[in-house]
This record gives sequence, structure tokens and C-alpha cells, in this order.
Amino acid sequence: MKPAPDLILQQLEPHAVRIATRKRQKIALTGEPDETLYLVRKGLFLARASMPHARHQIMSILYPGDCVRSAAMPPLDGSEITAATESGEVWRVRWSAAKTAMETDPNLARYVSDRVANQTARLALHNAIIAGLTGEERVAALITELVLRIGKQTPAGFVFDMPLSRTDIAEHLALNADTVSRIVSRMRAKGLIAVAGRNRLVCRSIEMLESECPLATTLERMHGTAVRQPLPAI
Amino acid sequence: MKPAPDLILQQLEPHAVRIATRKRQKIALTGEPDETLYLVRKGLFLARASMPHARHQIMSILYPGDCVRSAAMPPLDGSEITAATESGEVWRVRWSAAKTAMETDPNLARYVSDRVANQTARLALHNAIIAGLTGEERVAALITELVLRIGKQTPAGFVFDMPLSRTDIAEHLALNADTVSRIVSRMRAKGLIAVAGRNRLVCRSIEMLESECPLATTLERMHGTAVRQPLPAI
DNA sequence: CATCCAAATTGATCCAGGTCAACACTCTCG
DNA sequence: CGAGAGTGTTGACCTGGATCAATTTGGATG
Repeated sequence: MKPAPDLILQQLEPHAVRIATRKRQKIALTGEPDETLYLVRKGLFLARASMPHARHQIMSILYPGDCVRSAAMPPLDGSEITAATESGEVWRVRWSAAKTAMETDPNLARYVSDRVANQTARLALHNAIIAGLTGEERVAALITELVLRIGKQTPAGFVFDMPLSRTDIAEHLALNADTVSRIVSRMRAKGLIAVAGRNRLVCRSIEMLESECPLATTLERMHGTAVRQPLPAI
Repeated sequence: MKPAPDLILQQLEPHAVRIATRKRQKIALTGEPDETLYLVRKGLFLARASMPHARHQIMSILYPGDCVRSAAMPPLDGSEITAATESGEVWRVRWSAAKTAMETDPNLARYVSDRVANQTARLALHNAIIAGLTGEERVAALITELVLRIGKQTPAGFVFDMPLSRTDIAEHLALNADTVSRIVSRMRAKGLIAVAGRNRLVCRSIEMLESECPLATTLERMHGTAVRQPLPAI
């Protein structure tokens, strides 16, 4: 029987700087001489990097339980983590402290390395989505992921607050913000999704949504279990 | 003073199945019930996955020293590793054995987890390349990477044997094989590269090549050190 | 309430790259 | 030697999504 993730992470608490965040708050990753470990404890975050020519990209969406080593981010300028939900919490741990703790407790070492592996798999999947799907399929994939992760089942269907703006979606899916807006409108017209107030989305039928996206079964396997147990099996 | 990577990996040898490969040989990753660790010891390999509709994708290029946990690959059908050079060697280690060894020697645990982190960073960079660059810039980025990794300096410039076919390049860069052929022809016409026999490329000036690719400095940082020291600092 | 500003929508136009098809090159095998 | 298969090249054409521009929406603020 493995210890619960929370218990494992407890050991890092004395070494961690807790950062309570509000929506859109940024945590810069560049300019740090030493490696750092970030633990997402609460809320959703976007790992963002700048490209030359003032272009930005959202490399991945981070969920509670994720941990990010700065070594797992490529040396791009302006790397940062942005809070995507109203309130969130991140722990920042100096790598030297994390390393010591990991050498003391193999469970912690395993937790961190498994989490990094999981992040790698998600990146690879995201690669496949960007590289192989059409715009509409990409948006369907993103909404499917969010439904699986943060959707709440109600009589009207799965409801969630959209944590990404149109621009964020565009930066994440390698699309244009205008195009994203068009696609979302089209999906609304098709009845795949509906809006319920500012930034709140309703998905009546997840099956309909998944039928729009060729990689739905993989998404289900990568994000679906997260609905039932907050942190994927480790 | 850290032990040399070879020395660290030596511990895994008794638990490893050595696989000697010839070009195009495939190692299937799917269908394995347990997690597995693969260590690339010699040669170049391509991590490939199938998409629905019989589409394939090359998620990443693996170099000697890389290690791949199967948990770091998304659950896509037909995941496999393909040998891209004439002769190569891969070690396959059962995860349970690897885990025990890693718990015994923190150096090994660190090595593996650092390698996975490095692979994550490369995936994220590749994401940025696919998502943000034009076809021509993508090809320039790939050739820059290969020059940095396997290019040999000669009086005529940097020379290397192209390990990827046109189709491979297309599958890696999210382009069409026809388009790749066109782009390569254009680059040849511009003098960025030249062919020297079957599958052998010459790059007269790496500066010219890098000036074609907005992410050249990042590539240099991720792959450039590898030229000087076979395994990136860990 | 009116004003302001950022984000979203929508229309019109354009082009990089996809698609399809014809053809060339290399290698292997009989 | 020729036939066949696999891979690469090149041309003609088409389309998904980028770009540019105009307009709308929805908060925030005084």
C-alpha cells in the first residue's frame, strides 16, 4: 500500500515557498540560476513560453498534483506559469532541497519522477493533437480534456468554468484566436456545447463531443481517471 | 564529482535485455502489461505512434544515452521505437528491476529522472517548433539539430548521414512528404545544404542554417552541448 | 448612468501547405 | 537484362486556416 500523495508531499512543505495565486497571476521561470521544482497544489495553471517575434505558446495545462521541474522546460525566453483559475496554490521548492528529500524518501522520488513522466506523455499526446488533427478536432479535444478534468455532472450535462480565454486556446492549440472563435461558434451551433453565463460551458453529451475527436479514447485514458481520483495512480 | 553515466548504467546491465538493431528494425511498445525502461546505448531511434485513420507520427528522436519509460509515452495504438541508423543497441529493463536498482543507487535514480526531464523539455521544444514555425523553418530546425548531434566537421562543412526518410521527416514535422521534398529542394537551391551521395548531407555553414530558424539558439542549448560531451550534464 | 477598454465575433480576402497525379531514380530479384 | 517495389521529385490545383478590418459584447470605473 502506497502512502497517499498528500502525505508524500507533506515532507516538502518545510522547504517550500507557498504561492497563493489569483487569476492571471504569473510566476516567472526564466532567470533562475538554479533548478527549481514547482508543485501545483490547487487550481489550474498554464505553462507558457515566448517565441521570437513576440509570439507566445501555452505548452501545457497543469492540474493539481502536477509537478514541474524547470529542467523539463526548454530554454525558451519568457517561460512562465500563469494561474488560470480564480484562486490557486503553487509550492516552489529549491532543487537542492527537493533532491535531498527525494534521496531520503524513495516514495517522494518515485512520485516526482512518475509525475514528470506523466507530463511527458501528455506533452507527446498534445504533440499528436497539434500535428495530426484539424482545428475543429483540436478544440473538441481540449474541451473533452477539460470536461474529463474539471467537468461537474448536472442534470443539464457536464458544466465547467472555462479557464482559458480565446487567445489562450489559440496559443495552446496552434491556431489563430479568430479561428478559435469561429470554431467555437460552429460547435455551439451544432449543439456540442452551450454557454451558461460568462465563461461557463455546458456539454450536454460527452459522447457527441468525443465523436468529433479522433483521439478521444486516449484522452479518456490520460485524463479520465483523474475525474474519479484527483491524482492519477502513481 | 559525479560518476560517469556509463558507470551508472553498468548496474542495470545484469537486468537488461540487450537488443542489437539494424536499420528500420522496430521495437513494439504497446501490449506490454508492465511498465518498461528502454535505454538507448548506440545509434539513433525514432519514437513513433499511430493515429486513428492509419496516420503515423514520430514523436521524438532518441539519441544514445536517452532513456524512455513507457509511462512517458501516451497510450496511443502502435507505439514503437524504430532504429534509424544501420546498427544500434537498446537495453530493455523491466520496471520492477529498474525501480529496485534506482532505490539502491540515488545516482541512477537521478540519471533516469533527469533524462526523462530532458526528454520532456525536448518534446516541449518540438511542440513549439511544430506549433509556431513555417514548414521551411521546421526543416531548418531539424537539420540544425542533426548537425549539432551527429554532424562531423570536415573541410567541406558539417557532414552527416540522414537517418530519416522524407516520410519520416514529414511525420516528425507535421508536414506532407511532398512538401518536405519541395522544401529540401529549395534549401539545396539556396545552398543551405548539399547532398554527398546516397542519404549523406553536407551543411557548409551552420550559421546560414540557423539564420533560417527562429529557435536556433534554443536548439543550440538543447543539442549543442551534446556535440562536445556525449551525454548532457546531469 | 455614460465612458472606456479588452476580449470576442464575424466578414472578406489570401496563401502555405495538402492532395492528387505523373514521372524519375535506386535497389533487388528472377 | 527487365520487371517490380519502394522512395523521391515535381507540377497543377484546391482548401483550411491566417490575416486584416469592422463591429459587438461585457465588465470595470468614475
